[in-house]
Amino acid sequence: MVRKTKEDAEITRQRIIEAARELFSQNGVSKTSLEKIAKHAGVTRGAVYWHFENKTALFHTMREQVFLPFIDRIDDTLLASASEKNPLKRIENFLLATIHTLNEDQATRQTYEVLMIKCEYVDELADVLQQILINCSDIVEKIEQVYQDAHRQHLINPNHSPADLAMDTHLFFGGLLHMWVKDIEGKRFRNQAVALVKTHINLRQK
Amino acid sequence: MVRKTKEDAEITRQRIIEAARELFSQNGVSKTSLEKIAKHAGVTRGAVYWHFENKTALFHTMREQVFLPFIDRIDDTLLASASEKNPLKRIENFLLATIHTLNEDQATRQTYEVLMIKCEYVDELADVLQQILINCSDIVEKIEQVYQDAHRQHLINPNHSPADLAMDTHLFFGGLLHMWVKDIEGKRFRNQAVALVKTHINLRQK
DNA sequence: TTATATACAAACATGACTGTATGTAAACAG
DNA sequence: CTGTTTACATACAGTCATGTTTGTATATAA
Repeated sequence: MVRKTKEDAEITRQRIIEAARELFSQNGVSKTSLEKIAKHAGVTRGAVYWHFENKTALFHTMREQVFLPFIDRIDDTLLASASEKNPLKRIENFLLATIHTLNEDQATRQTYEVLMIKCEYVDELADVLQQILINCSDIVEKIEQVYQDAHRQHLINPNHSPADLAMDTHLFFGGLLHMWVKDIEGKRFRNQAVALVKTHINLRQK
Repeated sequence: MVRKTKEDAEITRQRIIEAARELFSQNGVSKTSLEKIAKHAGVTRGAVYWHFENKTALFHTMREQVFLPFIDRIDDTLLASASEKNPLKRIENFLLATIHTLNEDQATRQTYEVLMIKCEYVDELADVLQQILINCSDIVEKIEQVYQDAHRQHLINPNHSPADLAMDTHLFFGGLLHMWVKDIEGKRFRNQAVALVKTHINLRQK
C-alpha cells in the first residue's frame, strides 16, 4: 500500500504538520529532525520531502495555519460595532478572545510557543520577523481606529491621542503574550491574564 | 608559545565570550558551532572546552555578563529618590536608561537579541525562562513601590492601584523591548522607543 | 485498458558537530 | 633548578541530520 488517494495524501500532510508542531514545541525547531517528525507522523522522511521542500517550509506552513485565520478574525471582534457598541469593550473583547484561543486551542498554543521561545530567527527565518512587524502595524492601526471611536464618544481622556493609546495597548499585549507563553507552569501569568487585560482597559476609562 | 599567564588566559576567555556573542547574534545559538566560535576568537576548540564545559555554559556566561550588572543597576535609577524626586520620572528614567544602554552598548544589544529571537528555550535552556520570570517579578515589585510613592504624592489617579500600574508598565516595556529587538532595520520602533516610553508614563499622569 | 503521474519508502552519499583523549611548551610553586 | 600544573592545540571516535536518488505500487486520466 503505497499510492494514496488525494484525500489520504492530504491527511498525511496534515499529520506531518501536526507532528512538526508538537515536536517543535517540545524540543525546539533546530533539535527536531525531519526523521523524528516523520516517525511521529507515522511516515518516513520520503513523505515529508514529498509534501514540503524542507524544514523551513514546514515551519512556514505551521505558522500560516494559525495566523492566517487569526488575521481574518481580527475584524470580526475588533471592528464589528454591530455586536458590541462600546469601543473600549471591543478592544477588550479582542484581547480576551486571543487569550481564550490560547487557552482552548492546543495548536494555537503550541504555535505561539514555537514562534516566541522555540525557534531562532536567522537565515531563512529572519524575514518572518518582518512579516510579524507588518502584521503588528496593521493591528495597531485597527486598534487606533477603535480608540478614535472611543474618543468621539467621549469615553476616554481627551488628552490622550488614539494613536498613542493604540501603540501602548499593543505593546502591553505583546508583553502579556510573551509572559503568558513563558509562564509554562501557569502560576504567574496565565491564570491572571484576563484580569490584566481588564485592568489595562480600565486604565483608559475616564 | 602555548602556556599563557593568568592574565593572558583571562583575555582568551573574554575573547571566546565575545566571539560567541557575536556569532550567536549573527547566526543563532544552534547554528553556531564551537569550532566557529573558536576560530572567530583566534583559538581552537581546545581552548573553548578548557574555559567552558560546553555551549550551554558559554551561553549562560554571556547572559550573566549583561544581566548581573543590569540587576545591580536597577536600584540606582529606580529606587534612588535622592537623584530624582518625582517617582513617575524615576520609572521613566529607568526605562529610558535601558533603551539607552541598548542603543549604546553593542554587547548588551547583541545579548538581548540572542535571548529574545536567536535561541530556543528547550532542554538545558528551559530553566532560563524561570530565571527570567523571577527577575521580572522582582522588577515589577520594585516598580510597584515607586508607583506607591507616586500614589502617596497624589501624582496619579487614585483609582488605579500601584500593583496594577506596575504590572501594566512592565508588560508594556516587555512588549516594547521585543519590538525594539525585532525591528532590526530600526525604522519602526527603535527610533521612536523613547517617545513611546514618555507617552506611556504620560498616560499615568492625572 | 493502459500509460502516466502520484505518494510515498528505502537506500545512498556527504558533512558537520560534539566530546574526549592525548600531546606539549611554558608558567609557576617550592 | 626542577616537578607540577596550566592553557591550550591536535587528533580521534562516534553520532546524527540533510538532501538526493532510486524503487514501486497504485490512483487516475485518457
